[in-house]
Amino acid sequence: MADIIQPVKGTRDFYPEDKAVITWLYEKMGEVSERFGYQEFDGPFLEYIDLYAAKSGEELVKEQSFVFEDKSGNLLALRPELTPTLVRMIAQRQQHLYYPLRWWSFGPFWRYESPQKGRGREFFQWNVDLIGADSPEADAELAAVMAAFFQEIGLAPAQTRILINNRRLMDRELAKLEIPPHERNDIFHLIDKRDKMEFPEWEAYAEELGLSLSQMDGLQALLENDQLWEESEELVRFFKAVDALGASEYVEFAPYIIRGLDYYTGTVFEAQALTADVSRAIAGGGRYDDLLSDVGGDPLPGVGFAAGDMVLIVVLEELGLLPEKRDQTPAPVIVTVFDEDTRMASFSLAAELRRAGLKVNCYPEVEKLGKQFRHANRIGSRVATILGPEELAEGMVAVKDLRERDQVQVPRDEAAEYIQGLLEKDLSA
RNA sequence: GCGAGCGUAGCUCAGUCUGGUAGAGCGCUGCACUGUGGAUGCAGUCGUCGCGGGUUCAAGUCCCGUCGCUCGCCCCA
Repeated sequence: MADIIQPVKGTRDFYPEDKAVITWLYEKMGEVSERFGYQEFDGPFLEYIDLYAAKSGEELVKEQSFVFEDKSGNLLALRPELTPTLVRMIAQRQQHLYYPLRWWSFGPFWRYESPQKGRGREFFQWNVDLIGADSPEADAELAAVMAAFFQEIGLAPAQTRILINNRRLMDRELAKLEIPPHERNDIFHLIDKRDKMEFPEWEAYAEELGLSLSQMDGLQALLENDQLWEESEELVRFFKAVDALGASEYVEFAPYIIRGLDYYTGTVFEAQALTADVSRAIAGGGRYDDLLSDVGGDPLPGVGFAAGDMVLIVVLEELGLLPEKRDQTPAPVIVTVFDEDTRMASFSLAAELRRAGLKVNCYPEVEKLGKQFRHANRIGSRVATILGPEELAEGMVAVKDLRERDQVQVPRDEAAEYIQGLLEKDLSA
């Protein structure tokens, strides 16, 4: 036991009940994506490191990605995010795709970080992107997809909020405060930090960045002004569209939302859990109009978001919204084996039942019936069959309803139908 | 990279302060019950106390180191 090799730090083992949660999320994400007309796609899990270095800066990539050398000496990275791959794939077929393009994806990503609550080194991420449309209404659709997903998994508007801001609006407002263009990124960073620092500390940081007192006052007024969106024609149109799309309950303007990424050019959004004890966002995204041209494609606007599975699971867990240990029963029917002489007859019966479309678990060993029933009960089987010498001689099968504890003898060729009937009774109940 | 907490049976943990025979519950196996499971009773199984060193007549317990996990900070595409 002590000699078992440890799992890799920051990875998770997905036992069946854990895998069921991921599968459930995947299904919900797919359902919602496709409801809005998005197509599923995926890219490779391995990419040349240059794909990320171009955009994110090599140091960041080397520090926070899993990077290794292949046998030819190429530096490869386990993908830390999807957007560069998406952009590459679109650039490769730019002239052959129809726009606006709606794609979604769900898959594993890796980042070399220190594991903690809601964060690991290997995680799943849902990505939804709309390429080739640059209107605020397109942004609103992404917010609506997010809202539809929250609704789908049972997260109420009182429990989660999609916070919206616009980089162009903030840029103009910073200009009004006479903050020169080259300092605005620093100020964005400062804004991003507001919730994460104590106020005096934050103030000191602002001073360090060279903000004057009046600029500080102006900035604070800005961050508290929840009507500021009215100054932005883009956001006015955005909220109008969100309203029409029926998502306004979840969506709210928040001038302090900036998002760390430099490549966002317009609308940014971030979904936060209002009730749960996690500091991280559930989902984040925004508009990136320059990305295609940045990697050498023709200019093409885009907007998208990503949501990781780990924070989401923490939030849903705390709210009791994860599905009940869903259908852990591997098969509702178990075919017991009576003894060595009848074993093959039981195997044949199992095969007959499977041909009839039933999910059938056949006990592999000759064991006492009591033991087989106990096993059937533990794994949650609904129906057991017994095929002993008596049944065989009469061409019958004993079918036992494990929940009701009833047992009847039915002709062997009617067994499948009879069992089917028992299971269907459950479904209709 | 920094800080804190925790490592004891398959699992959840008590025992550590104040050194003196390694514990409980759950689980598992068997029996009561050789053609029938969820209950009950009885019996059985269960350990390098994370690892290494030190102090001591004696260490799960105290000291030093180390590894691992968890949580937080930093970072966060």
